Amino acid sequence: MPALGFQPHDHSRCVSDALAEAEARCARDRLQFTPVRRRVFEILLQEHRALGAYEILKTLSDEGLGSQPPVAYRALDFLVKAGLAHRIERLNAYIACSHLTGSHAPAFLICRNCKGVAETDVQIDDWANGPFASAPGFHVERVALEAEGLCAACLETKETDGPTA
Amino acid sequence: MPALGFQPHDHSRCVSDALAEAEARCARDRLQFTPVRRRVFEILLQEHRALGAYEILKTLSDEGLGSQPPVAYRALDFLVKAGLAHRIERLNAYIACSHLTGSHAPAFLICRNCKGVAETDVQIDDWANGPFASAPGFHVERVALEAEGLCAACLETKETDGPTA
DNA sequence: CCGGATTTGTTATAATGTAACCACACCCGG
DNA sequence: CCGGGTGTGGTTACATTATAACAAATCCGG
Repeated sequence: MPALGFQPHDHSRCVSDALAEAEARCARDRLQFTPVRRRVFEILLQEHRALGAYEILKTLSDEGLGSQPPVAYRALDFLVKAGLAHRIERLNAYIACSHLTGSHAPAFLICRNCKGVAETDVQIDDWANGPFASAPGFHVERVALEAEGLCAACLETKETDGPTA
Repeated sequence: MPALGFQPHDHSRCVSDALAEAEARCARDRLQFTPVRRRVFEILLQEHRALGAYEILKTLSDEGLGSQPPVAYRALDFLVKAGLAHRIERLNAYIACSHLTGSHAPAFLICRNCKGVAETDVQIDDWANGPFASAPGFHVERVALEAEGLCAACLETKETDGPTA
């Protein structure tokens, strides 16, 4: 499975950078970056793709860090709330945030063939004043923007296949 | 549960209109608008809110139209593919399309308090040139845009509560 | 009315997610 | 030191959502 951001990059570097940033951010915000939470974040970073809670749980279990679903879900909830990871609604899966610096408005590109996920931040003004302008009175707190399609690599190898086949 | 589009409207009218439009569309596209599919669509229209597959299945079961999950899921898949309904990823639920005329680019406003869902079409014709311009080569086929927050009514009655509690 | 394609019925099970309760560690004020 | 409050983790048990697989019925063009 290719995954990644559909682009080559220095992987070992982005893992260590993200860990350092997470440490710093949790220290600043008085959040406890406990072993379980740290390990879950590491797993997400290392795999660099969307992982189901039970996939993560399997790894935790193999390492003796917890064997029951709540352990994984609690750690994931923490990471999501802390802005360190995102939940991909379309896949019921989780992925490490790919740009910890700055604020949030994540958008995801999901390849339906290789299941790879790329995160690309959008400018909040783009949609806050656009799509939802016609809903006066509604107070938007969070937005999920997820596009499904084919990544460049899969387009080449499967371009004869239909979209929703 | 208020639900609806957070706005008053002529409900009996929108149900019958949508049914007629669905009939016409299926006839045109040579799709079989079978009793189960029609009934599921009716249920979605009548409730006018996001319904889980098992909620729908319960109604079908009460009416002797099928009692096992695949019956509901298949009908829902049909409706979604036909553009008659949408799946709300965030809620694992389904809702009738609220504007059958014209093409698609649905966006949803989900009230986290009353669970109401409003659909509001987005005008973006070419997603690749909008939020996803930074992902060259990716071929977008479908986009889910879901905003979570508080509707106007719930804002008034719960304005002291925090966002993610 | 034949024959392929589609739709439906059914069984069984997989995958995802939560409620509730207890134990532990830590901090902090008394 | 002690005792309560808070946050975290471990565990049991269960709820919810979804699909695979296969057989039977139905539809529809030719």
